[in-house]
Amino acid sequence: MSVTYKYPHPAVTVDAVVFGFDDADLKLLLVQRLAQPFKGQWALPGGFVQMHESLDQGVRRELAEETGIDRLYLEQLYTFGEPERDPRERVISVAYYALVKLNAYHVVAASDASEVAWFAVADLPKLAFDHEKIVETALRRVKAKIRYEPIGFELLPEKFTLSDLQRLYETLLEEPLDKRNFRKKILATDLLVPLDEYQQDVAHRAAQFYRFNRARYEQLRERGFNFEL
Amino acid sequence: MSVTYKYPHPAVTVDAVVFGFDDADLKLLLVQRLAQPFKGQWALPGGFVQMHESLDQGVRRELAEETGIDRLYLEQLYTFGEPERDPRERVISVAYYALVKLNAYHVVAASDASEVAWFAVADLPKLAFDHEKIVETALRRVKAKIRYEPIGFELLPEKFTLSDLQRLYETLLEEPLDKRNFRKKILATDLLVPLDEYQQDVAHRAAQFYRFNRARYEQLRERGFNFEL
DNA sequence: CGAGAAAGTGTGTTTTAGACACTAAGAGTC
DNA sequence: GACTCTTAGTGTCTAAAACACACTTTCTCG
Repeated sequence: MSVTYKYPHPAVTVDAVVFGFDDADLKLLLVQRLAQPFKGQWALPGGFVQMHESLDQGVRRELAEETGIDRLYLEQLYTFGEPERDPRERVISVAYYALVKLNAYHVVAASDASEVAWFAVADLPKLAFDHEKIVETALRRVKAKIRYEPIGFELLPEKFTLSDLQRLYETLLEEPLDKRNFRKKILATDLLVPLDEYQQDVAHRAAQFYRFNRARYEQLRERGFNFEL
Repeated sequence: MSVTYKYPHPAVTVDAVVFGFDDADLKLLLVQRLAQPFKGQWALPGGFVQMHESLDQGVRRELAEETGIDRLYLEQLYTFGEPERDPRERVISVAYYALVKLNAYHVVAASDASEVAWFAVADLPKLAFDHEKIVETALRRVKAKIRYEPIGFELLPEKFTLSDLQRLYETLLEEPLDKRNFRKKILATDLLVPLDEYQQDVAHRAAQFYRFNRARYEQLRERGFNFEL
């Protein structure tokens, strides 16, 4: 079964840069390629867009197929279309980035039988195609976005401590933050709900857990509120 | 001459949302469609990406062909890929937005023989395809971006007065700004160079001309400077 | 019960944002 | 050439936000 067109058409893929956060490291989800080209090398999860699905649906499908991840914060990043980025044919890739709660996916199902693994962003293997460039773009975007939108919560579990949150911000912003000022500022946004729960089995004073109040955020945002750290 | 593929491929187009600024109005450049579908309707300039050119090159070529515009600030906006957005076949459109100095292009050459015209953004005609959605997205982007990057200068002529600049900001932000505070803030960035030139033939005190110091901006940006109005 | 380790908490200072109103300059009119 | 019209240009005070900064609390473990 083949298809004929009057003019040449590029192939279109969707690729996903999936970030997770783990104690002190930003992590990236990669899959190992089963086929040529770049067979055996690590690459971003992704694949060809099907004719009946939207781009968003496409990434979601590919992610589920290759990694088992299916509910996440996903946003279009950039479209990469240099003529020579794939040795086989002209391939245009619409890249997305996603933020996931790492601990919710510690075991990654790989129904496509390829290897799937998390890598620290600071220590990535060599990637297939121009995926390094895509990852760089995604990193830049996330680091910029974290400053003015509360996307950091997508990387943390449902319940987290203020120290967890601060650690996340310090990692992404690559600068230390003052504990008192950080807490003052983050609590002033009125986006965190303190829970009646505390850490267990820690060898020091137990920290209180909080959760992100998403409904409140939507509410505030409609009234022109601006999150800024 | 036709082409055959093993699997179906979508067509890929590039479309450009070109903004200009004229005294008090933000304007948008549109072309009139010569062919079906949507024949006779206004649409964004754009067309199919050729196999040997990058996406950036593609938009630039299409823009030059259809409107004669060839040197401008151009940035990728978003990729639109809903399956039904084009009635002919599956078409994925990589949209760009551009900012041009309107007076430099007052006469638009239309080498493709189609009509080309500027429309006030506040008063657009009905557009072909999902181009209204694309324009909305571009508008949102530009309005957001103008706050934290000095892209406004791309819309103004080389030499402009502070009142011109303020009018531009007021139009884009859709709010009046205090003259003294605006001037204080904008001059404090150290990005404007006062010129030894003044308005001519105006029936009131002549305003001084300024120019944007692009080199200075690059310099400051590298040192982590953050433009913000 | 002392040591270690992280949680939690408040104030004073500096910087930045915002409100606000008059004088200066040039052209046009009588 | 005096008056009017129109926009250019300018400074201060107040309020809010950002930032610097250090000690006490709570818990576990040995």
